[in-house]
Amino acid sequence: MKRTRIVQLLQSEIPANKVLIKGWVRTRRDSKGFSFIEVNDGSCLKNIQVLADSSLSNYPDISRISTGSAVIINGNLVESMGTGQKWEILADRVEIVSLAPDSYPLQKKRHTDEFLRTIAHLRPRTNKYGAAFRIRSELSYAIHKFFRDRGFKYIHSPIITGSDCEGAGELFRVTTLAPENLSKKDGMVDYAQDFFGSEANLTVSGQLSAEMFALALGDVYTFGPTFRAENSHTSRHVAEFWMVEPEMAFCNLEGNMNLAEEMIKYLTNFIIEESKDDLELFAKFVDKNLIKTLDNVASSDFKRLSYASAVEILKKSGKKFEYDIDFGKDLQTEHERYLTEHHFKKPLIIFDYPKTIKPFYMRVNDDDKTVSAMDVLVPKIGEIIGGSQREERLDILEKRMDEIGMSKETYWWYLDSRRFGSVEHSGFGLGFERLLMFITGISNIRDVIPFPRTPNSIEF
RNA sequence: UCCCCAGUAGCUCAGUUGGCAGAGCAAGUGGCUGUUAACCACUGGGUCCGCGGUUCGAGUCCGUGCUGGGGAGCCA
Repeated sequence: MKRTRIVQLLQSEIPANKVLIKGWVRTRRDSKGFSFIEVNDGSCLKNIQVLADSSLSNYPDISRISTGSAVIINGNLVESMGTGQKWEILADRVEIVSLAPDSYPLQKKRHTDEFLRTIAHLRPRTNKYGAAFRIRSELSYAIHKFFRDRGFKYIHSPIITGSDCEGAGELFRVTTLAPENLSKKDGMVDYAQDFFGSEANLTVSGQLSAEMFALALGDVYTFGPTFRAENSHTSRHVAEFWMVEPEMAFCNLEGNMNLAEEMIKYLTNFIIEESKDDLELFAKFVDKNLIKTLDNVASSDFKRLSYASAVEILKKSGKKFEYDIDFGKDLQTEHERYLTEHHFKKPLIIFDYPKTIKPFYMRVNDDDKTVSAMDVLVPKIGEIIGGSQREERLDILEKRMDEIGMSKETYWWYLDSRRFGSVEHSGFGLGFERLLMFITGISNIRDVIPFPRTPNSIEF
C-alpha cells in the first residue's frame, strides 16, 4: 500500500477509506478516550489531525508519543467533528517508528532564528524553515522553466577553475598538496606539483564559460553554486551561494534589462501562484506587507535610470550621506537604499556606470567614460542583479586588460571568442539567495540556504 | 578588516547600590476536556560564555579572549 502525501489528503473533496500516511508528530493533545496527533510529512505547511481512539491495542504507547516522533498511520479520511480543520484521519493503526526523547530541541512554540541556526540540521522541521525551503525548491524549478520556455539552454559551468574570473572577490584555493610539506620553487609554492599542474580555485562566477556557450548555442544560462572567500559579516553575504547567470548572443544592454525585469516578475508571480500557503506564513509572521510588495513588483514597471541621473538625484536630495557621492564614485549601500526605498519606492535598474569602477569585460560606451553595465536594486535587499553588455571588440578588450594589468595569455581562450565570430552579447548574474530573501521577506541570508557557510562557520 | 550591542535553566528573558539564582514557556507526573501554540496543579532543572584581576564578598566592577547579532566595506 502506497502512502499518500498530506498535501493531497487536505485538498480532497470527498472522504476516503484506507489511507496511509507517514510523517513526524508536531504535537499531541489528549482527550477523554482518545488522542489528537498532529502529523506533518513535509509535503505542505499544514499538519493533518489524526484521531487515535483508546480502543487501539497500543493506546498506552500512543499516549506517550512526543513531539518529533516518526509515525505511520493507517485509517480513514473523514470530515472532522471539530472546528479548525475540514479533514482528519480516524486511525485504525498507529505505528510508532521512532520515539523522540524529551531532549528533542524543537518546541511547539516559536524559536528565534539565531537559535535555529545552531541546530540547522533540525530547523527544516519547523513551519517557517519548511516553508522557506519548499519555496526555494519551487523557485529553482521556476528558473529552469522560465529559461526553457524562452529557448535558453542550461550550461553546467565548472566548479573548479584555473582563472580568477574577473577578480570578483577572494578565492578559495583548490589543491591536493599537503600544506605541511609544500614543495617550493624560488620561494613560491610549486603548483606544477599540484593536481592540475597549476593553481586552481573554486569558481566565483560562471560568466566567462557562459559567454563561450552563448556564442555557440545562442541563449544560455547557468545555475549553480559559487564561492567567495570574502571575510564578510553581513546579513546579505555567504561564502557559498547560488547564482543564476543568463548570457545572450545578439543582445544589447536594453535586451538584457528587459530579460532581468521580465525574469524577476515571472519568478515573483510564480511563487505568488504556486506557494500560496507557504507565502502566507511569511506574510503573517515575517513581513506584514509582503503580498502587497510582491504584487506591486509583479505588476508595475521597474524604474530605469542612468548612473549619471542617479547621482544627480542623490546630490539634489538634500540628504546628508555618510559617503559623498560624485560622478565616478560607486554607489554605497546608503545611496542605493535611498533611491529604491525612499525616492522611487520600487525596484530600480541603474545603467551606464563609470568604466573606472567596473570590470574589464563590460562594453565601453561611445562616451569612453561609461560602460554598458546595469544593476537591479530592490528595496531592503539592495543589489539583486548585476550585469552588462560584454565588450565584443577585440582591440578594445585587449586595451582594457592591459590597462588593469591582466594576463592576456591566461585568457587566450576568452579572447578567441572575440577573434572568431564575435557578436554583441549580454548577460547578468542573479543572486539566488537574495531573490529568495526578497520573495519571503526573510532578512538574513543564512536563513534561506540549507547549511550556510560563513567565516568561522562550517558545522553541519 | 572596522564600528556598535549581547552572552544567566532546554528556549525567551529579568536580576535594583556588589550581599541567599528568578519568571514565563518547554519538559516530567497527575487531573480535566472533540482538542487544536488546549487548560489546571505539582515536580525536576544552573560551569550566570572562558581566563585573569579588584573585594570580606562578583551574575553585577575592571582587563582579556571566545561566540552570537546589527551596521560598514567588498559584492550577488
